[in-house]
Amino acid sequence: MKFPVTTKAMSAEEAATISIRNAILSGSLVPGQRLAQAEMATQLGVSRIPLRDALRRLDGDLVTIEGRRGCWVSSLGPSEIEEIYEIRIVLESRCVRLAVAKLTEDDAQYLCGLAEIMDLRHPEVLSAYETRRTFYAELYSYADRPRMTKLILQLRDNVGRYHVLQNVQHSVDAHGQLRRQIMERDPEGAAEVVVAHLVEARDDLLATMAPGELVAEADTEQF
Amino acid sequence: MKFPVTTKAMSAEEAATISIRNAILSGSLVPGQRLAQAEMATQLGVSRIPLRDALRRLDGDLVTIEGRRGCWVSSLGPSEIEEIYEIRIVLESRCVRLAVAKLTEDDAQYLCGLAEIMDLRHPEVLSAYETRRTFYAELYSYADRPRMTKLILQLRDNVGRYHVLQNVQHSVDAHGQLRRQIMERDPEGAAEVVVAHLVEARDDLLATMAPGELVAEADTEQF
DNA sequence: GAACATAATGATGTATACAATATTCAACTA
DNA sequence: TAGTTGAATATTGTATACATCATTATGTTC
Repeated sequence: MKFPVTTKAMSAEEAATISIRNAILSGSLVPGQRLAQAEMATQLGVSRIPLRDALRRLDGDLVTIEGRRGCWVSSLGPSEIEEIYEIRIVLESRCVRLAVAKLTEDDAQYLCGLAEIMDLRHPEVLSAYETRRTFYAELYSYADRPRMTKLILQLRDNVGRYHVLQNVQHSVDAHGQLRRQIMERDPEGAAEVVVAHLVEARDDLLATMAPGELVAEADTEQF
Repeated sequence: MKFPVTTKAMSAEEAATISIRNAILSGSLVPGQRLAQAEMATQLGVSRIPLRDALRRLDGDLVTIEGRRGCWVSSLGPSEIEEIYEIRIVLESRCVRLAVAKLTEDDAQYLCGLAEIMDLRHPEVLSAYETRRTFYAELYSYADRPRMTKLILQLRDNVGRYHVLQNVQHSVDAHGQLRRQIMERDPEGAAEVVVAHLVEARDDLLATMAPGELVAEADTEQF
């Protein structure tokens, strides 16, 4: 267990980045919403310079910057969501296979215990999304592929926004199946479960978002 | 045909980004080299603000920013290079398969003609690296996977730096094989050729960089 | 002589002020 | 009335100046 003695001394840019990221991931800032620099800077209590740095840092995944035209929360169309899931399926199946193949029996027990504890004891503290994110990050760490894992988590966050927005509640038992495969330390079986899980989540999301593009607009306090 | 009447009016940040990116990709700025803001700003003729924006934009792939400690050209160790190639193999094999499967006979002829023209007529204007980059970008565009293609090209640039640094000249005929598979419009064959090409390039690079980590240092004009 | 503490120096982070451009609205014309 | 043109407004881009932190050098003490 770590005991950070000194306070982190977080920079203004870092604080702004975290705030904006959380606001986007939690749905407070919705896809397509304009991000005016002056307004956000005053709301976050920082100057425009660190705010711009934060936006630049988030550019590409969660935020879209377009020249002098301004800055918006990135919005994903169905084809982009499909593509992101396609990449996730390819990378995550590989990552799961590598990770499970390297698990010792103790590792497997630790992971399953972690999953149970998080699922049962902290449904209110951490959201279900965050809980699963932490679990997968822990599982993938055994694959010894830091870059791939980082990429996967980025893509996961990027589509996760839409799940949060639409309250897509699906296949809670997929994690039960995954836990079983982890306990049996079966790489191929675990990969199949994850792929099936991703396919289902993708189809669920695409079906839900089919009617409207749901690029809403909100101009109230969102931090 | 397009007629761009107005000049592009490139912003200072954009110009700085392009300059720094080119300097890194061409090897003028070597991995591990410190990037001091004041010095680079004066050399590029811009203020520190747009320069910082440019560095933030390049952060993650070509540049590493670490809090108040400074900023360097990202340096890749053998394990990271291995991982990048692993991701490339997974993604590019899929992209090639999708692209070749969608090619018409005219498309195939166009692509092969493009490859020949670039290889033969512009060996001096465009570097071999840029030539191949353009060709693969064109080929992958048929896969209709813009996000995957962008990711692939980013990863390609990231390891490409090291090839440029070490003048790794390998398997020029791999493109001949690929052209043949394209003409035959055989998705699986094309994917196999690309994977073999990537494996060879990876092993070549890892073998060459095994002795020293080659994180050099240069402090002369590099733009 | 070595190790630690402290001060000096340099670089990065941030705020304010100004310049340039995109957007919006109003007025004018067809 | 619809379209276009122009100015007014608002937002983004950039430069300068200052604050804060990291690094380095120097001096002191054991």
